[in-house]
Amino acid sequence: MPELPFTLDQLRILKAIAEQGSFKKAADLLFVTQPAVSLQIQNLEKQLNITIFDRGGRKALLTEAGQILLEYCQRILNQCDEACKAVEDLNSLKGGTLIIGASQTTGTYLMPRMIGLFRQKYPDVSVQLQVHSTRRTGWSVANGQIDLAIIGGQLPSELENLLQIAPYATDELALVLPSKHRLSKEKELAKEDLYTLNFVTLDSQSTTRKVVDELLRNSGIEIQRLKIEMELNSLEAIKNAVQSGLGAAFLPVVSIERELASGTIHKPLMIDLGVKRELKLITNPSRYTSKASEAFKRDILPQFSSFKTI
Amino acid sequence: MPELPFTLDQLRILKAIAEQGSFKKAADLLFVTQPAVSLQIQNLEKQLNITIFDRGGRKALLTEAGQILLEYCQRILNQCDEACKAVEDLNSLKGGTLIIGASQTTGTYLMPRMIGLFRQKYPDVSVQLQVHSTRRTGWSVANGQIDLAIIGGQLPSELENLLQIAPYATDELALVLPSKHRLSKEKELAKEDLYTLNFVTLDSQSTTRKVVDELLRNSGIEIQRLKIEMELNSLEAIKNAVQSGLGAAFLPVVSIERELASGTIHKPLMIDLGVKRELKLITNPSRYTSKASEAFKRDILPQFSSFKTI
DNA sequence: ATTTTTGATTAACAATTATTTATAATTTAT
DNA sequence: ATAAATTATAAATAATTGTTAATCAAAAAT
Repeated sequence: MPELPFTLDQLRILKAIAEQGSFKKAADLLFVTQPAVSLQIQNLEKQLNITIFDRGGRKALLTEAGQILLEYCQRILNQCDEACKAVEDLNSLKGGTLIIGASQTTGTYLMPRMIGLFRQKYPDVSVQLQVHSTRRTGWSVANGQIDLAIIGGQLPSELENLLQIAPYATDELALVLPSKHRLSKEKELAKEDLYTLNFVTLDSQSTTRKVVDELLRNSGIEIQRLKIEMELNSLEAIKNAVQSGLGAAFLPVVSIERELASGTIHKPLMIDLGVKRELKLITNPSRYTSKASEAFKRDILPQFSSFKTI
Repeated sequence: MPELPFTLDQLRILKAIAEQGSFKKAADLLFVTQPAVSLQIQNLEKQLNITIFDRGGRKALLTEAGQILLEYCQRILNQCDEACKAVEDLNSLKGGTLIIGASQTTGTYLMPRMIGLFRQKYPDVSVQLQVHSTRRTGWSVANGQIDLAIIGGQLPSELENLLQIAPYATDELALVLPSKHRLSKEKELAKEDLYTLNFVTLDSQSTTRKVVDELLRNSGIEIQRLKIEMELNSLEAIKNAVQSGLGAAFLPVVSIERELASGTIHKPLMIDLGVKRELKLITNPSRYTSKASEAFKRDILPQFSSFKTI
């Protein structure tokens, strides 16, 4: 290896001698014997072809070359200390960045609360939330651009082997009605009742809509028999439409928590309807897991998986 | 020794891998085997308790911690390179400072020419000239505040053992006359002629004057018989007085070179007058000799000692 | 002035650490 | 699937570094 003309230990010794004014005291400070100090300085002087200290007098004094070297030495050692601190901060979660991926719905309604909790616990870790399609999110995790993600959809099969996919929570898609809808008075609805309703749905292009349709089909609902009153392009718009009495909708429970609590939207009981999908936590097992990512999985995810929503 | 969490070699390896994107290529670049690189990075990761590279993929990619560390790493290695360069410059006399001591006369008339020559040869070495009494100059050399000095006077005896004192040149104190003085026509003067002259001398307080008197006494001149016309406080003032025809004077030859050449001052031959003193080069043998100081002694002093003046 | 003490160097030895060689495990490319 | 390439691991060797002990030099104290 094309050798460097000095080592950090040598610089540390140099600094100690300069501060203490003596080889002996420097040795004591560094908990080594005094010959070790002498030897290292001799090596340093040999390697750099300079004299660093004028010894002999009662004090070890720096030569001009020594003074010049000391200045660099101090800068270098300071940088080293800073580097250590930065790494320690990273380890103790006093720094660093956590990048989380999510789908539209989780990203809008669930992740903000999780991230809020996380940042409350680790205020020095900055968090980025990237809301993308399941597909793109999956690739981002594979590439390491995202530390972890929660997805609902199906990943491309190539990714299924590459990624660690863990069931995380159950996403319930709830039928909701305007509060003053005639059926809101009923104690429980049956599947057949659905066909009497007018629906407000997501844009038929959207992937989420496709997932919703798929889930409904799997629950034994003939979607072509459902009457679509309106197609909108955001959950918020749909919520507003429902609240205005324009029709019924299937919405993730998390997205309407506030409205259910305040009674502006009604969620009737439907015993025989299990419109659910598994939400999965995906991570990349072949990649380094940051401390922040570990902390998120350990401290934040469990609290929300008990929700069993979205 | 309270250990540092990393070595410069480890940082160098880290940087090489980051640049090359591969452990293997980094190993080739550094002329070591690949396991050496692997092990060093493993040690580094262990010591800092972080993962630095995501390996396994086609490329060794930096983790977040790795990126942070790399930044410090680059700064540190840059400082190291700079330190090396600074030291090399010092060795090759492309930097550094030379501090020279001198007495009033040498400092005024001789050293400026020497220093001019030195700086012509080593333009990047800055030179300081400190003009002080012999006594103070001697102590400065002893302390290492001055690299070398040329003195004419006698050093305090305590210093004579401490310092290296080498005869350097002979200082001739010449009798000079106004060019149109009656005695300027004579081919050669005798001691007795001196008592017919009016002298312009240095202030009787000054140490230099005392040295001059001492030298004259040693040459067998009865100074109390010399007529003192005027006492001035600088050699330049005396020179001007002589040129103006106000009287004769004893002056160091170097201080009147220009005037002798242009004929505005006359220096008569005096066979039996040997008003000389040894100029000595003093250095501190127990102290480190800088490259600049070596170069000055080697390259500059010899040229001027042939002058046999001052 | 001589002794005592303190600090620095030198040399031999012990211990640690790094490097190499050889090999295995993975991964990418053909 | 096989070949080529990259990284990891293990054992042996080489190199470095620190320690102790002995020596030397200088300063302080008697």
